[in-house]
Amino acid sequence: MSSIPFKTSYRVENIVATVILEHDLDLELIETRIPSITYKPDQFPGLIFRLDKPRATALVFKSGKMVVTGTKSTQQLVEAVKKIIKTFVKNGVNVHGRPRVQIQNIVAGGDIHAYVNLEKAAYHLEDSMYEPEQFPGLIHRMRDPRVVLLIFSSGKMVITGAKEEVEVERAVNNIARQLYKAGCIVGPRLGEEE
Amino acid sequence: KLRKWQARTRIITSVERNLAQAMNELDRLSDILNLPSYVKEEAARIYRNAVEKGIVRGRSIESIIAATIYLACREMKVPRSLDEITRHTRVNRKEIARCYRLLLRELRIKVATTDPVDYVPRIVHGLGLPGQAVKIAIEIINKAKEQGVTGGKDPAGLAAAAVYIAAEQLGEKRTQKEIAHVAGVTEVTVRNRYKELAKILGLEYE
DNA sequence: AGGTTACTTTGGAAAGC
DNA sequence: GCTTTAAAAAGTAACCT
Repeated sequence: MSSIPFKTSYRVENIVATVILEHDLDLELIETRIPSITYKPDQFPGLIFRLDKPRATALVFKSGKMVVTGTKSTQQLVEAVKKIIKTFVKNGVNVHGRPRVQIQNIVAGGDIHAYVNLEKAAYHLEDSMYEPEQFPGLIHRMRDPRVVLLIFSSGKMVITGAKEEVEVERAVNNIARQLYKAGCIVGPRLGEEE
Repeated sequence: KLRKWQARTRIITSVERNLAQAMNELDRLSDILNLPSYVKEEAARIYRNAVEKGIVRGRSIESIIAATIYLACREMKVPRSLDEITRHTRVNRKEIARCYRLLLRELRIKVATTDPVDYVPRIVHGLGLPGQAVKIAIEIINKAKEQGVTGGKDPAGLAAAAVYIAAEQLGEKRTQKEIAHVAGVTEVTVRNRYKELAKILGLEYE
């Protein structure tokens, strides 16, 4: 195995998922029954429902479809969906059938714990662009897994576009290996081991 | 057959009309920005390329031409910031930057990162500083590069701070506000870059 | 000078303009 | 294409004391 002389890590920060119910919803009714809701049809067709315990926000549409954002794990996501539906039912908004939940995008923070020479990386990595005038990070579109990484000189990064957590892990290890092979690793950070 | 011929004629004239309009805009911006003819020609070449690849669809000619000019300047290393170009357009910087990135992606063009050094002569002359300041500022920037403290930072801010130090060393101090103005960044950015540069140069400041 | 807040970039879905 | 949501990274900017 090709060992990389530094460790890598990542943490999921946000999951975007769609939830499909088996029937339509009356948004006006939900708005009148549940106080903490935002609903401005002129501005956006969905109503905005925020949850506290699993911190999450749902965009609810009259078609019975919703978008749930803000959770950091599948566990939290499932918990949030259950609570949203429970809240609807408690307030007299009937919901039937089993909801179909699908993760659409995972955003994660990553770290290779070593400084990166972005200028050199931009030259060696295909499908990447580094424009410090516009943004401090290097933008790289990885083909496998198909995700986008924002890489910073500190070695920290943002991975987005993944649909499964394993893709995030693979992406971080892939980029670490590529940067190392291309000689873009400047040195360890935080006086850590190697 | 006649109908097909007419359709083709319509398409050709529409493309030609688009090109003529685009070239007019290119002429206008090139004059205002005092661009060398070779930059203008490169911008025109990129634009025709973009039209052929269908990248222009759905976007304003003004945005694409501005992005094309910025790209040509980057390729030819003629220092013209996005803000400078945006200033003479009616569209906002965000849209032009978006078109610029689109051109880089779709035409698969690689452009070298802007070197802070390229901004130095303009800042020095804009402040009426002696030519000697250029050489000193460039040396400072190169040291910063060696120390690896330039990653992710705006080249204009780095150049501004280097010129600030160069002026100081030549006994021709300029305020950070003056330098920030000619460099197109804020005083806060000049100050932040200055602190970092002073540190790696072993200079004292307070 | 400093501190806060806010905006830049990336990805994805929803319904409608 | 736009609108709305959430979240991270690091830099720059705007506004206030």
